[in-house]
Amino acid sequence: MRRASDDLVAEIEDRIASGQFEHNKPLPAERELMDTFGASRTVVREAISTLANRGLLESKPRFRPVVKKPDYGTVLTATGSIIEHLLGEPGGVSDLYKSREFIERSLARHAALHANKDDIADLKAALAANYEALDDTPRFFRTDMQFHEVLYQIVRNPIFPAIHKGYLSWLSPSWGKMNRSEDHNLINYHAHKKIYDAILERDPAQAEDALSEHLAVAWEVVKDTLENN
Amino acid sequence: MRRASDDLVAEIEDRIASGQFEHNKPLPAERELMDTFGASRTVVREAISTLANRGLLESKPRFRPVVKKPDYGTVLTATGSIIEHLLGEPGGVSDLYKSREFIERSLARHAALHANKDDIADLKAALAANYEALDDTPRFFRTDMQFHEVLYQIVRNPIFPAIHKGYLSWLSPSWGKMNRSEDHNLINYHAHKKIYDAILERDPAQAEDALSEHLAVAWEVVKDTLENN
DNA sequence: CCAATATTTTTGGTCGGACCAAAACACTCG
DNA sequence: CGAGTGTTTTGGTCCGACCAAAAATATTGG
Repeated sequence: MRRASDDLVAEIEDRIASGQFEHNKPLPAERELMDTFGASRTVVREAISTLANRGLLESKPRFRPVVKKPDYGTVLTATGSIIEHLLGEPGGVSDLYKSREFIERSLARHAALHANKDDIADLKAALAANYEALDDTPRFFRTDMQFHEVLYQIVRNPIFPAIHKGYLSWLSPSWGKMNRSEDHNLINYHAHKKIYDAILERDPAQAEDALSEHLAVAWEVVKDTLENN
Repeated sequence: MRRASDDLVAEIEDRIASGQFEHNKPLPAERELMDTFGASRTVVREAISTLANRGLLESKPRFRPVVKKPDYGTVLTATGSIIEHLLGEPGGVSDLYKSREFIERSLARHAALHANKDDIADLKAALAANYEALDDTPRFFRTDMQFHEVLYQIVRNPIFPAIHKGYLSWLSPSWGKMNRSEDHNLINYHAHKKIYDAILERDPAQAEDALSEHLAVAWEVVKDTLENN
């Protein structure tokens, strides 16, 4: 059997895809939609709710829902709530962190083998930003993330930066609780430098090892924090 | 501002987490929920819809929604519809396929370095199943997938098998359209054997290369199929 | 006494109308 | 032209109703 709202969902999806409902512009009013689609307000609202949950609409209460053409970033916001559940389960954070370690290790290897001049320049700039922020922990945190992000960009596949954003939003709550200091910043800076050097020298094994150790050290800190909470 | 249904969503989530609403059992009737939570049916239904979209409830029309404790598999089903949109865009299938190639290459490397006796036995069994199915293309397709799945299991992180399931459900529609033959089966079987041999010999570079070539060859076929449709 | 079937009750899906408060809009007036 | 004010539109919520399908119950036949 089929729900009436499913049909509406499909039709609205089409209009979004075809551009009749423009990206970043508000959807027509509910009462207007029920008119143009010949549906009751119940089904219109249900359809809107579904599309919002799928990430095709961004709906703040009392405001017109805004049309969003999906990208890989949308995928993450849509899954966010589920992932948060999983992180609450025993081993949840560990599994996610380990998967990140696995991915980034491969990214480092890939970078050492395939990074071009621009990529190296980006890495260098990110590293310099790290150095600049050594004595400003919150700012260092941001530049830290940016260094890693460059690694995700080097593969030139929009999926990977999205994955990075996911790791950030899901794992940083755990990091937030852990104590950060200028000492840690320095350790991380040196770790980044080691990774950068290895990529510069086109040494994939070294790049992988350096990154692996970098994240392993960080994990110990995160783990301790988790256990004491 | 806050929606009334958001509160209900949170309360129902709690009851699912606490086990008051048991896993795989149907939710109480809507009219009962509005009673126990003191909410209107509108709000109750909206909450149910939201939870269903998040994957915490599995709702077939006209049936009581069934409670589902989320796992990494539910993440994928929740994102399915968005991904399908993205696959429709130019380069969508390619990006996803390339990401798979990237991941599996790393998995092969990892397997060569860390597979234990059981893992190797699993690979061997999967390979044997390939061989058995050489003259039965649909069956070969299934055993093909299973061989790859073993690679995703070797990392012992529940996230990876879930990723594999995702690739299967999103990419196999593309494969479905491509012509498969016993010749292809044989090529794939030999590719698998090469990967297996490399893992057996603990040669990560060889394993990575073998897998890379395997998927690259397959990609050519998929790409041609896409372009002619 | 049990299984297959007919019947009643419950329940999800949909509709229409209503009300409120907040947002969007129109319109002053300085 | 911009700030302040009044009006209309619109999203959120509630209510009551109806239908058809599912679930529960009663009934019947062996």
